[in-house]
Amino acid sequence: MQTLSEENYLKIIYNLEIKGLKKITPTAISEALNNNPASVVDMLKKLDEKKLLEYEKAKGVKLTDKGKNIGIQIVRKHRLWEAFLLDKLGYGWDEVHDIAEQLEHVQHPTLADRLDEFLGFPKYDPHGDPIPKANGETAATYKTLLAELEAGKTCRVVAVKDTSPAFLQYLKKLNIGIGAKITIVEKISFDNSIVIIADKEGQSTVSNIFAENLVVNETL
Amino acid sequence: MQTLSEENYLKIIYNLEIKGLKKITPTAISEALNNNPASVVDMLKKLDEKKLLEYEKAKGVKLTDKGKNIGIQIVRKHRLWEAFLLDKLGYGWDEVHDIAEQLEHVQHPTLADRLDEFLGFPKYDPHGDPIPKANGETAATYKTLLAELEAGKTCRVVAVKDTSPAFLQYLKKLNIGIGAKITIVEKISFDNSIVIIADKEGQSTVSNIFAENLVVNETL
DNA sequence: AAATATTATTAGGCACACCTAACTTTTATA
DNA sequence: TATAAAAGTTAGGTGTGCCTAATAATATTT
Repeated sequence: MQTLSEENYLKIIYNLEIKGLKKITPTAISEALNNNPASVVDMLKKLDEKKLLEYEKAKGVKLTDKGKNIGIQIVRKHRLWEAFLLDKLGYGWDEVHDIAEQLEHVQHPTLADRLDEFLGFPKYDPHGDPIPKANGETAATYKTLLAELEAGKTCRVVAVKDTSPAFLQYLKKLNIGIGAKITIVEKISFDNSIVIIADKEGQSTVSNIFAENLVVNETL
Repeated sequence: MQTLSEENYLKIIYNLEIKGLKKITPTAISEALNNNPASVVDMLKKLDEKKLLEYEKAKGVKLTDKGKNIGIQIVRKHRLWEAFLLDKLGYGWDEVHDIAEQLEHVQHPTLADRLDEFLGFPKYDPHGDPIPKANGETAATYKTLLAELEAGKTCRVVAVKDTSPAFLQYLKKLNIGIGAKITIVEKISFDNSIVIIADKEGQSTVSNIFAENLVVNETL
């Protein structure tokens, strides 16, 4: 059994591994957890002893199978609860994260599975991230970013990379959500801004930073 | 803001007050929380300083309005989550308590109200206890116990006093749940055992301890 | 390569919530 | 009422997870 804190570390480290970070360092973890690198080192020692991860200065941090499984299950629970909050309780996609952050730690052998069933076995959470299956299988994350498409292309929003309220609220303001259709009108070479047309909204100009955080599927 | 532990103290003390304990002592609290009286005294001092309760050796513990409100809100969340687990996720009434014990501490300004709405504003939880309204109003708890009825009377189960899995599983075995109809066939004067007929089950004999923990409404 | 940043780690502390053991007060009983 | 039992309290200590400050090790520049 893990403490709440341990669970958070395993989840964050799992997320960093998924993100493709070649080397996971105490500093990277402390930034994700918003705490002090010294605290991270303390915890890494403890988790290493518990055989949930391996930590060597050279290679950085690597989850063991056991640690990774726990991380996946937390992510699974997080995303299922997010889906619940959006589908059943009517929360906006910018509101669900913080609540799910708490709900993900509720412990019970069958709770996640029952919730999964109740929700109709959703494949993706409200941010478009894949919900791991009970056995730990996780669908591949979509990879194309709005910033990578050329002018003239059309796509559908499938996920967001940044899930901060600031970004999500901005998206809400622009009437852009999962499934929204976006056409790229023009790319401004000066600063890589992009002029887009979103289905519900008219024409907008968004920054490169914005476009780097919107995950899309090109519509052929 | 309160810590998880503080919330648990306020909830337990509120429950003891509702139960009608004239004097709430550290020992009573420690028994309910399954911890050490010395720990309770530590916490009582802290909660007193925070103006969430008043503690004087003579009078025992008394929640302030602020403390009581927090207690009620935790109880509200607990019972709403129990209703959710039973109605929506299909858990048995002996299973919901432990999960709700965790869910009740999830913090969000509108979560309880949204859950309440989603569940159709239930008045009672799966154990028959009243769910406090958002404003703190709480319906009176049913008071008649099976043990108090005379032979020949018929009643309906409205709640359980003891919510331990042991008791709830026993009830399940006897096919007795909220709403079950029970007729008292005979009262054994030797040890106050009661011979009953429950609607789904045939005749059973139950102990006085059992009968003291089943809350009923007499059917006239 | 030397100097300078950056990053990692250790040491020492703190708050929280618990514990045991000793002591004091209250309550019950002989 | 004196004595024994129970309950309440204090003192001192523990583990968890965090912190700051100091030091050590790595990277990055110049």
